[in-house]
Amino acid sequence: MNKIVVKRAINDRQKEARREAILKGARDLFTEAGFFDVSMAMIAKHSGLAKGTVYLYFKTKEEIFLALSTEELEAWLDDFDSRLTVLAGPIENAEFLDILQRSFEGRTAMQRLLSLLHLVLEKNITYEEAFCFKQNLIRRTDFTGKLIEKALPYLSCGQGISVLTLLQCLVVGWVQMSDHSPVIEKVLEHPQMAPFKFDLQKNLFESLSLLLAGLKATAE
Amino acid sequence: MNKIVVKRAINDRQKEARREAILKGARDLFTEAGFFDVSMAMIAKHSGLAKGTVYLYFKTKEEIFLALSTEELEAWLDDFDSRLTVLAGPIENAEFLDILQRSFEGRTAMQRLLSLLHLVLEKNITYEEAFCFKQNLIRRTDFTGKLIEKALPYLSCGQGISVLTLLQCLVVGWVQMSDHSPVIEKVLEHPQMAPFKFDLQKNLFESLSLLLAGLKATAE
Amino acid sequence: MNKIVVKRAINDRQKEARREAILKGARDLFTEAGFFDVSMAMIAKHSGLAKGTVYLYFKTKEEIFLALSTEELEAWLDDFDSRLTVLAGPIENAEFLDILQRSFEGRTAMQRLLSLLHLVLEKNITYEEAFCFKQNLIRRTDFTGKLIEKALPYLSCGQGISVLTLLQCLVVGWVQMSDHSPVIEKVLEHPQMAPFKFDLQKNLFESLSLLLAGLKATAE
Amino acid sequence: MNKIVVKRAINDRQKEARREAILKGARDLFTEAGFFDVSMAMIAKHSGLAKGTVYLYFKTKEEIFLALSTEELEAWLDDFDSRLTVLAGPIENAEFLDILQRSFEGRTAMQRLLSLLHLVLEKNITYEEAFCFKQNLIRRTDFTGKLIEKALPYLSCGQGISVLTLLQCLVVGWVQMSDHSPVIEKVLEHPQMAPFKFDLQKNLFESLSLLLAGLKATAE
DNA sequence: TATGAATGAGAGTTCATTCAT
DNA sequence: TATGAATGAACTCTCATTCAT
Repeated sequence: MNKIVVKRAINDRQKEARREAILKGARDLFTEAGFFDVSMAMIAKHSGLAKGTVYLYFKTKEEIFLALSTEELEAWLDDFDSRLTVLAGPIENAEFLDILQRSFEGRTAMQRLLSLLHLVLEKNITYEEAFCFKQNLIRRTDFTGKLIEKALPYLSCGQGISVLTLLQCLVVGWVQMSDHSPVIEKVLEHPQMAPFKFDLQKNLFESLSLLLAGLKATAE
Repeated sequence: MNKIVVKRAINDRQKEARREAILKGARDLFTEAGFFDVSMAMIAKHSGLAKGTVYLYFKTKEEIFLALSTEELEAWLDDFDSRLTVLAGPIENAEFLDILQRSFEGRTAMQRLLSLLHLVLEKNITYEEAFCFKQNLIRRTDFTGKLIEKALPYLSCGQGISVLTLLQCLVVGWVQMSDHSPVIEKVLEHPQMAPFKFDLQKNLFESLSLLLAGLKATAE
Repeated sequence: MNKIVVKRAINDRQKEARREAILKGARDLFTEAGFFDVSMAMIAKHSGLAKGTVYLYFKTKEEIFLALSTEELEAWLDDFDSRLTVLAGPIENAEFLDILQRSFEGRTAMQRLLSLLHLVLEKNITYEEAFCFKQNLIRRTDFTGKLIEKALPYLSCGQGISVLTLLQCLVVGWVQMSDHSPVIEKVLEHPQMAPFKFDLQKNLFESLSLLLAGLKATAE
Repeated sequence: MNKIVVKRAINDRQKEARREAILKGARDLFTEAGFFDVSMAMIAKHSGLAKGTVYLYFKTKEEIFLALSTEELEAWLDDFDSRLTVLAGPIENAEFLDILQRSFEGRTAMQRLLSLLHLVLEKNITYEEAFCFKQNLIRRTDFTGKLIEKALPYLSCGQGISVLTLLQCLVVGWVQMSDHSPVIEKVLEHPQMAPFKFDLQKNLFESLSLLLAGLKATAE
């Protein structure tokens, strides 16, 4: 459980801090336990707040999840963008993967959130919320897509965003395939279960490497 | 709602039939509505049985899901295996994809079940159930992996099963990314949302095509 | 808290009995505490059942209230009807009031429910429920109205139902004006508060007596 | 939403003005939506004040309701009294009803508050509040009762206040019976529901007319 | 074997009231 | 005096699972 810093969030900075505190609490829980196993009561307790207080900052559980996803995704995109922006010119697939991998380091929460995003977006969400979220995402990925196209010259126009979409698909797939409950973890200790013991980062980047190799081969 | 044939299932054949009736009812529902929105009451009603009766055949909702997934996966593997077995010799990627695509036709349930499998495996499942399920799966995929390696000669030993795993990852990712609730569907009607309108089969096989191209290119 | 008689209500008779048990529990509580201060949890506890069980028999709290009101109203109408039916011919106002008063004896619950009916009908009720309830009520009161017209010959056609409506109005008004919480009861102990100490039955029938006298005088 | 005039109410006049602002805001809301559907947050917003500020002037929601009822009742009684005071001598029932009806014009809020008064008095109210309210009411109605007795000479001593009580009863009853939520309104659109479509003013004064006719007939 | 009534913990959410600022 | 953030008990309702019949 987190300690609350101020008793009352009076000014906007403090309110933003409280909002962040709730998101932080939620991030820990979502990362550990997935969306469906986390209750508003848990989020409140984890933030050191009362249940009602959480509702002052977020209308629904889904809104928390979406805000968190937005935050995490944008932070990653910012990071990734800046890594691509500093490049002098085109790079090889290997270097691109290396840059991507470094931008993924320490972003477990983002990856888990992304992997659950589509299941959550199905639920208890208004048209406006969904629209805003998606529109915002499109704007951001559009820009990053362009940077990718500059970095990987064999990509044709519009394929940058396709690479991002493929990445998203692989994250969803691999996170879910490597995420294990204690029971499953125990099952996988058996040597014969080796083929099911996935290392998220390794598999993710290996398969992305193949995809890029495929894209390059196809382009030629 | 399905009709029940016999009042009481006395012998093993009748019991097996009842089991199948439940799975059939559950398949329709899981395919339409996903795991979390389907209740045991719905499954029971859809099978023409009482709730308690369902629990005579399956200890938990997860067990139903697992049994169903096993069934669907095996049916698909049977189909796919036989398509690969009849091959005279090695084939091109394109032909392989074509075979795969044909084996996927009409298997919506399998794809949706597979996409939720890992989320369900996290929950309410015993060590034994998980172990059996996984062990069974390993045995099956091992065999199919070998067939794939024969079909695609550029694959080295053990890469056949990797192809299957990659396929699984892509199915999980793309199914979830293309599945939309009515609200989201409405949002996606906007022209600007085009980049989020995914065609499951198209995307799935295009990305698999790239992966195979990548594998081939890497092998050479 | 009431004792439950059977563990499980299997056949329709037992189910009806359980339904009645819930209504009985609810009646006690509604009579004591009014609609808004009674929770589903209280109703369940008072019936010796679990919360969820109550929801097997009634979809909402309002449905309980409506079922109860229907039951109580019909029981009273049955009673009142039969008292009017046995009359040989027209009667005086005084006798009519006497008959009415006797039919009201021991029907505290009915009077309290009736007095809250309109406030409850405002809430959480579907068009169908409201329609059925009202339609049923119209049918019943129509019949009773006719009996009243026979008993009180100075009434013109259609005025029988008006008498019932006036009665309803007086019940709503007087019940609410005579119903007191402990605090108010204490206040009314002061001698100077005498004008606010209402005796429900006395006031109700005195004012109805005046109304009938007025109707008769107007008719002549 | 109302505009606030001064930032801080320092002297008593300003405080009284603030109190009035709250009551004004509350009146609109209670009249539109009834007691139970109005929240303190709504009252505060409607008065252009903060929630906490409202609590500086009124300890509970019930206290607001009571203060408002007092105000509205007194305003009406003032009006009604002055209409009776200017009379040269005794009048007929019809004229009395006419005077009453004119004093009721534009007093929707008073009628709705009165109709909910007894339900609210049951709740969350202290002995002192209840005592003051009732004592004040007795003093006022005593006077008005006397005026009524002068206007209607067939009334014996003490019956003036009875007429007021009967009026109160009818207001409670008819307001609640004519007040309908949108759903109920829809139900009542059916032609067969005509007997439940009440016109508040019409019914109220017709039944009061009967009561007075009854009183007169009884007196003779 | 089959039933489905019963359970009860737990979900998300609201709101009158308090109190730190 | 004024604020509005914070509270937390209370609400209605759901549903996987149990178990008396």
